[in-house]
Amino acid sequence: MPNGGQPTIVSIAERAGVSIASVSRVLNGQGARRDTTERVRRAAAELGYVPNAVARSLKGGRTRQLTFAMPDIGNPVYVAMVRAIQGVAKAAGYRLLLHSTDAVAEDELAVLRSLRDRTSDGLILVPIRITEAHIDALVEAARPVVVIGSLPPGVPVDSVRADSVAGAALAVRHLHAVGRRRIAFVNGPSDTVPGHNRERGYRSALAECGLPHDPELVAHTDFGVDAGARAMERLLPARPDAVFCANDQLALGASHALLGRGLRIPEDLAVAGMDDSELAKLGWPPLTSVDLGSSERGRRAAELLLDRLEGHGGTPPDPPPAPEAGSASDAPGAPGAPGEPAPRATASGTRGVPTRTSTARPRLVVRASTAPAGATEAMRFA
Amino acid sequence: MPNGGQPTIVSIAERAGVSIASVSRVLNGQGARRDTTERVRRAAAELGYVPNAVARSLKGGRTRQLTFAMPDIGNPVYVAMVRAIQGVAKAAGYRLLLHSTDAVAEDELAVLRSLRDRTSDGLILVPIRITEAHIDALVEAARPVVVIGSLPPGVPVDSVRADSVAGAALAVRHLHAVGRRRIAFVNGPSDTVPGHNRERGYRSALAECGLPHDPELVAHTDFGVDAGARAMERLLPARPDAVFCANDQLALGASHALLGRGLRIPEDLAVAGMDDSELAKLGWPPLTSVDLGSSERGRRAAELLLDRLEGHGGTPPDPPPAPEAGSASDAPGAPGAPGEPAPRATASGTRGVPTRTSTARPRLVVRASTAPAGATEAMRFA
DNA sequence: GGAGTTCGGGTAAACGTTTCCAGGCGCTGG
DNA sequence: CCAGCGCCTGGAAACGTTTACCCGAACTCC
Repeated sequence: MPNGGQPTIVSIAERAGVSIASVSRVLNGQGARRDTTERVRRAAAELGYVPNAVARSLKGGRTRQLTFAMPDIGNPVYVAMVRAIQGVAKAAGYRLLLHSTDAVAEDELAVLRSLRDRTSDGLILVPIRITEAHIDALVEAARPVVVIGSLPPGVPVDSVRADSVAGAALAVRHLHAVGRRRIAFVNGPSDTVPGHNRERGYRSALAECGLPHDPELVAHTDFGVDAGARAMERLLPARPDAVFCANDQLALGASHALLGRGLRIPEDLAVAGMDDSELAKLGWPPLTSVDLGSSERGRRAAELLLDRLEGHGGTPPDPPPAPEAGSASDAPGAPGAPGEPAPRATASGTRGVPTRTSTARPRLVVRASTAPAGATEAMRFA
Repeated sequence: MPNGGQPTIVSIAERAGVSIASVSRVLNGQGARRDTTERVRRAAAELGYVPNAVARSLKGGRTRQLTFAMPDIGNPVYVAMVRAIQGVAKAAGYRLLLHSTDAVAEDELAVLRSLRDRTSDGLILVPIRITEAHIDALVEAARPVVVIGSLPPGVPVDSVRADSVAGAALAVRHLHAVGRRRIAFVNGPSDTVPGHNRERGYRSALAECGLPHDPELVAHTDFGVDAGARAMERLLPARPDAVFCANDQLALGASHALLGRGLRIPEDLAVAGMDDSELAKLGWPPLTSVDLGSSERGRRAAELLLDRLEGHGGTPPDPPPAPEAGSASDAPGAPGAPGEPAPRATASGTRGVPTRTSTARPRLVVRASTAPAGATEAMRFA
C-alpha cells in the first residue's frame, strides 16, 4: 500500500498469486480458468477493491463523463434538461459534469476549448447566441458536441432545437380562439435566435387570425420575473385583453403586475407563457403555456451524444412527425419551399455519420389563465 | 500523433528540441533558461497543446472534481445549492459532478462507496435520512465528505445544517404576531430529521405563544405541490385561520387549494412556507417564507470541503452567532442543558483537523401572504 | 588554477490500468 | 506417440504526466 492505502490490481495479483493481467481479465469478465477466476474474485472482495477510474480512463481514452453547459442553472427550463440528461447518462453508465456559463459567450468558448483536456467524452451545449467564433470552435471541437438550440445550416454538429416559431403561433392562435383580439406580447431580447423566432411566430399568427399588428402591444425586455412585471405595466395603457409572454418567468411577472393592480386573470386579461416549466403549474391562476419540450430536448441531446460516443452511430434518429404546413423551422435561414418537407438530416458529418438535427414539436398546455371568455363570464355570474 | 491527433508533452519536446521534463517544468512555471522557456512556449502554442487532465490526475492523485449528490434536482432548494457550490468550485478551479439520488438511500450509499474509484476529490452529500449504514459508509469514506443535513453527534464528518426547529418557530410566532390563533401545519414525512424538527419547532412556538396544540390542525404528507393541496383540503374542516407549511412547494399547493375554493389569502387564511426558494416570490400572493439559507449552506459546504482538500484545513469556521436561547439545534439527539451554548466543533476529526459543523441561521421573509389582519381589513374596506 | 557550488536539463521511474504477444500445457486426431 | 491446436497465463509495453535523481557546465572563491 504505497498509495493512500487503497488496493490496486497489484495487491490483488499478489494476494491471489496470479499476474496483474489475469486480474484485469477476470475483473473484466474475460475467460479464465475456474480456480483463477475464483481466487481473483475472492481476493478482490476481501480487499474491497474498486478500480481506479482515472487510470482506466488514461488507458482507454474515455472518461465516461459528459458535460452539460448551459447559461443558468436557476432557470427551470435548464433544470428540466439537466434532469433528463442525467437520467439518460446514468442509465448508460456516464457521469454528468455540470457547467454554468452565466450566459457569457466567452465562457461557452472556453468550455468548447476545454474539451481538449480529455476531462469528458462529449458536450451538450446550450449557447446563448451563436457567433462566428462559436461556429469555428464547434467545428474544431476535440470531442463530439450536441448543441441545444438553432445552428446555421451547414455546421457539421448535431443539434436539437425547439420550434419556437410554431410554438409562439400556437399560443397566439389559442388566445384568438378564446375570443381575445388585442393580444400583447412580452418578448425577451430580440437579438437572440429564440427572441427573433418567437416574434416571427407571434406576427405570423396574428396575420393568420386576421388581427392587425400593433407595435404598442409589443415589449422587449430581459428574461426574468421583474422584467415581466415592468413590461406588463408598460403595455397596459395600450389596453390589451391578453398577453403572451416569451417564457413562464415573464408570464408570472406579468400576472403579478396584473393581480397587483386588481385586474382579474383571465376575465380582464388572459395570460399565456412559454416553456411549460414547473412554474406554469405553480402560478396563480395556473398558466397556460407552450411546452417546447425541454425535457425531451435534453433527453434527445443526450441520446444523440451517446450515440456518437458509443460508435454505432449509424442509426438515424426516428424522424419526428413532419411539422404542419406553415410552421417554419427554428433555423435562422430561410426554410425550404413551403411544399417540400424540411430536411431532417444534413449530409456533412463527423466520423462518417451524417449530422443530425432533431426538432421538438411544441405543444399547448391550456390552464386557467386563458379560460375562454364565455366560460368565465358564465362562472363569474353564476 | 499516435493518439487522436492531439499533441502531447512529447510532441512539444520534439518540436522544441528539449526533453519532456523541461516541457513539464516550463509549462508548470518552474525555473528554466530564457530560451528554453521561450522555445517550449512557442511550440506549445503552435501545436495548440492542452494538458491531458486524466494523465495529470493519475500522477497527482487529484482530479479537481467535486461531486454533489442530492435527492432531486427538481427541488429549487437543491438548485440553489448547486448554484452556490458551482460558484465556489469554479472559483477554486474545480469542476462539479452532479448526482441525483432520487431520494433512494441505497443510491446514496453507492455514491459514498464510489468515492473509492478516484473519480472525484470530495463529496457533498444531502442524505434523505441517516441510517446506521450511512454512518458506517461516511466513516469509511475514501475521500473527504461534507454532509448537508443533521448528523448524530460524534460522527467524524463535517456537516452544515439548517436550524429548522428555530425556523419553524419563527414562522409560527410571526403568524401569532399578526393575529392568527388557529395555526395549521402541513408537514412533510415525520420520520425524517427535518420533518421531526419542524414539528418540534411548531409545537414549541405554539406553547410559547400560549396556543393549544390541536392535532386536527396538523397534517403529514409527502413533499410536493399536489400533496400540499390535498393536505389543505383535509385541514379546512378544522377551521384554521393560518397555515404553516414545511416547504414552499407544499405552501403553494395549499394556496392553490384555498384560492380554488374562493378563499382569500391572507384575509381568510394566512399562508407561510419554508425555504424561501424562488417559488415563494413567484406565488400569488407572494409567500411569506423562512429562509433556511440554502445558498449559504451550499456555499459553506463547498468551502469546508475545499478546505479539507487544500490541506490548510486549520482555519476554524467563523463561529456562527449563538442561536437565541430556546432554539434547539437541529440534531436528533437531546440538546445540551438549556443554558449552555451548543458546541460548535466536536473533537474527533479526519486528518488531524477537527470535525466542523456549521449551522445556518434561519431568517423570516415576510410577504403578502401573511399581511397583518388589521392592515388587510383596512385595505379590504378602503 | 582547482575544488566546491549552483543551475539547468536529461533520463527514467512511477501513477494503475488494459492489452499485445509469446510461451506452456493439455487435449485431440492421426 | 507425436504434431498440432487451443486455452490460459505471465511479461511487458503503453496511455501522458510529474518528479526524483543525476550529470555536466559554468561560475565563485580561495
